[in-house]
Amino acid sequence: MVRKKTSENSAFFFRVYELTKLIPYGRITSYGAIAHYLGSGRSARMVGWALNNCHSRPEFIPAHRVVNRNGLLSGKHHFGNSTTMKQLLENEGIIVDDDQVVDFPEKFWDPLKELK
DNA sequence: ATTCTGACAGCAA
DNA sequence: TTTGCTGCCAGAA
Repeated sequence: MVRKKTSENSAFFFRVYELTKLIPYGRITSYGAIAHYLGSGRSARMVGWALNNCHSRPEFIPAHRVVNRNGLLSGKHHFGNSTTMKQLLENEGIIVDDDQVVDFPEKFWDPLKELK
């Protein structure tokens, strides 16, 4: 068993960024789905942490397409204005009502299922 | 080095 | 059903 190094664990963040950018237009996914895809089912918090650092990224990360398992825009507050995330989602055809994604399971994009 | 926190999720009461 | 605690991993103080 080779113990993973800290630098390799940092790749987790990179994975999150890559996967987030792979989310198709008009689709959304959950933190848990991303975490599970990366191999750590219950490390969803890391996903949020990584996306928190997405602001440090030179490129645009469609983090607005990532919501919690309830389809709730838990990270809306991190887009400057609380309405920014909602606007971005609605701009992609995703209906957001009361900070909650309508037809969440329908718009849900599972990396495990789509990317295999 | 220790402790706390964080854009979550799961399970127990 | 709702509320609360725990687990998860990494980073900041």
